[in-house]
Amino acid sequence: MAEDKALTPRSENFSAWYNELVQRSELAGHTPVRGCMVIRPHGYAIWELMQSALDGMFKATGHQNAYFPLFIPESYLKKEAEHVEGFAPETAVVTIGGGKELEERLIIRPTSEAIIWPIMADWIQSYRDLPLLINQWANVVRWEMRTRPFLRTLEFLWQEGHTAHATAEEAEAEALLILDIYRKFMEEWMAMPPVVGVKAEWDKFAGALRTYALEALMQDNWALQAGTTHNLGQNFAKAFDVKYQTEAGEHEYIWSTSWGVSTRLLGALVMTHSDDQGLILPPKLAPLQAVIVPIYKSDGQKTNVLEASDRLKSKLEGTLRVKLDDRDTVSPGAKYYEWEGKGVPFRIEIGPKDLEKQQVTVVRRVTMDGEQRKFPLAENEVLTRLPELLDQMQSDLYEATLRRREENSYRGISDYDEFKRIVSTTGGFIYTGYCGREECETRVKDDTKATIRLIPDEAFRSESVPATCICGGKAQYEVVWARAY
RNA sequence: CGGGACGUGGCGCAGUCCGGUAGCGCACCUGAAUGGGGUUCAGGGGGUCGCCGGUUCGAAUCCGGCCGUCCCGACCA
Repeated sequence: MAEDKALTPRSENFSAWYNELVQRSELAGHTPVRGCMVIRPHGYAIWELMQSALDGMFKATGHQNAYFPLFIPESYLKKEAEHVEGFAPETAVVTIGGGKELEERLIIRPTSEAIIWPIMADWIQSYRDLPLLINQWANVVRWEMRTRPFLRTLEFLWQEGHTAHATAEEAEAEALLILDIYRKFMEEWMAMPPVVGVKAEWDKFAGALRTYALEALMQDNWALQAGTTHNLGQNFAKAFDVKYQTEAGEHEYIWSTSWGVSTRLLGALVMTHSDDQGLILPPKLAPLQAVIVPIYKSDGQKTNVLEASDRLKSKLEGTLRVKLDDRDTVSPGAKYYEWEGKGVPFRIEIGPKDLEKQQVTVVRRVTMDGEQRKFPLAENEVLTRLPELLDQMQSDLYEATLRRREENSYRGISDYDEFKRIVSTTGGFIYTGYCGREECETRVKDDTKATIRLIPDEAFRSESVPATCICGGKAQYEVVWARAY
């Protein structure tokens, strides 16, 4: 990495810290067009690990991958009224093709419902064709005013699931199934436990019956919507005439869902775990889980040390993702900084002193609970201990993040002054009673910049909820507030 | 689109007020010594100073216009 100055401290200017970090750690790159996305190999390697984990979970639950067109005829997008209203302001439109003005303008997909359903309609004839469980890995374009690396870019990579079901109950179950898959992925792979729930009526996906969301708390105590699943009811089926014949021979509209997570998760990962030294990656999503740094002076030492390093690398390969950094042109100290900055969970040093004692020195990227950062390990012990250490670090990160989330969650808040104080000082998730009126949220938003993130699912609900809304009215249900990206 | 700032090697900047033919740090290349927490020294390559026009013997610098970017608002995964 080798940079000229230290990162802006995370506590001082979180945004600057984040922007510098994604550049320095070679996740993102500069782009000639404002707000477009460049994912460098290091960032993409993380994305690939995310992809393969998610893809495995989708396939294990019967989903199949497919691919649909990038261009959506404008008339298609207009078929679902709420959908077009929601997305039209942020679409990019192609008006010329092959040098000629097009008869019909083409929308570059902001999401694919409007192109997928006209196509999949032909795939569905009978109840025997259902459920149809399709997923697409693709890029989409949403022309946002303000952009931020990974969190909000004009173009982003994502997966979008689109499913068709015979009954309302099945569609609802699908939306909840995927919600659960997302939650598990975020908890078990990203070590980022989100709060899960349903979006307010006016905040749901354009065209959806119901939108479920997963909200994660970043280190600056702002919330980030990390994923959503939608029960689309029969809205899109009716707009695109997607029907099937029942066992009884009648024609019925299908019930559909859609759901997605994007490269925004890369940003979430950085904002959840990293520090002033650089990236911190949970071992399961670290492209390199350990790097071996040989240390030597004389040629004789070099031969022995490199031989031992190479032997160790061969031993570890196949069990974990390991690299031997045998560059002769970079000093060991420089290597430490470089790999730490890139978030490699463990560094293994092998030098003359280690060889004497038949050991290697293992250094963990982050220390927690006073655990020592650096410790020697007998050479033949590494193969069995290192996977354990990786698991330990994975769960330590999860525990620390969960603890941070709970320490920054405020439940049972009913006093508006206290609410404002929390928002403007510490920030975090604020649980309150809520009257259910949109105007109430709008007023709080204008006042404090905090918004309703979601109505929490049972598992996240408070034991007791204030009887009064934060606006003073009668509370109908509980909501979670936060300032959000 | 409103308010503010800025455009100078790959990156970060100085120089602009007061015109004189472009400089610093990092990165890059070469060589030597180094090597258990960003090595050191020496040498080297790379820029029509955002664009167009004007003033001038002479413009990164002054004047006019245009373009672009970033930050603060409105919009959002």
